[in-house]
Amino acid sequence: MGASKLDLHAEDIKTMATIAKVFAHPARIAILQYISKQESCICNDIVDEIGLSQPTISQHLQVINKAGLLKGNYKGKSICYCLNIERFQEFQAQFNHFFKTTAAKCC
Amino acid sequence: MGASKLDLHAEDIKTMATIAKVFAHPARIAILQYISKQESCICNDIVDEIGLSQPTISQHLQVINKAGLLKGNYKGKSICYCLNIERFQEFQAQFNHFFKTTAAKCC
DNA sequence: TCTTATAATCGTAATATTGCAATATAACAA
DNA sequence: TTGTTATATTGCAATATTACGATTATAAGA
Repeated sequence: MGASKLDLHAEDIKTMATIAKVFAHPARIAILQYISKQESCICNDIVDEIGLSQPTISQHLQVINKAGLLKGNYKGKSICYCLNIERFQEFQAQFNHFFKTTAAKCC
Repeated sequence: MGASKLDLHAEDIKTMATIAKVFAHPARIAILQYISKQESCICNDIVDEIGLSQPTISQHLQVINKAGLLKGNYKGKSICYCLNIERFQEFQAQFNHFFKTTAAKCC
């Protein structure tokens, strides 16, 4: 199949998996890092930086955007993508909570 | 295609994505949480708990295991899977480093 | 308005992931 | 050894993801 039986899992478990998925591709990690360190970062810059085609980068940006991690304003002809730092920190908190609560007691 | 051009990305970026992939499925999150809270946790228990078939659970366990997150000893007929807490904490550290260094400066 | 630059969308191909039935393997018990 | 129980492996089908060329919006400036 390939489809996951999401209904079997609790809401917070699904949330964690969804968040992790955003970071589960090197291109998206690279994009996030690049965006975060640039003052102004239009898509074309990212294309040059990452080395994937413009449509592919655009697709990855959509995934990141759907997760709520992007803010974008037009600056001249191009878009300046920004990291939504509040959302990003929310994700960090979720991860930390997961790591913290998943402690080892077995064996 | 579907294959990622991994060679384009730096080693640490690939590492982050690989780690994230382990957590990018609700079944694997659920398995990790279940294992961590059980004293003794054989595969069959996990099957009952998660609600997926035994082969599917076994497959997910393999993914988790390949990431180095499992320790397992045979106890009678069945295996007692344990969370490799050192490795788990390594992953947490990697995540924290990623979140910390990816700060917002743009816009 | 027309042109140019930039990014999004569409269509499609290749590969990866997910899931399970069937089967194999391993460990114990009788 | 034989039977039982528990886990791994295999094979295959369904779906998701990744990637890119071609095309289409969209915005800014001449």
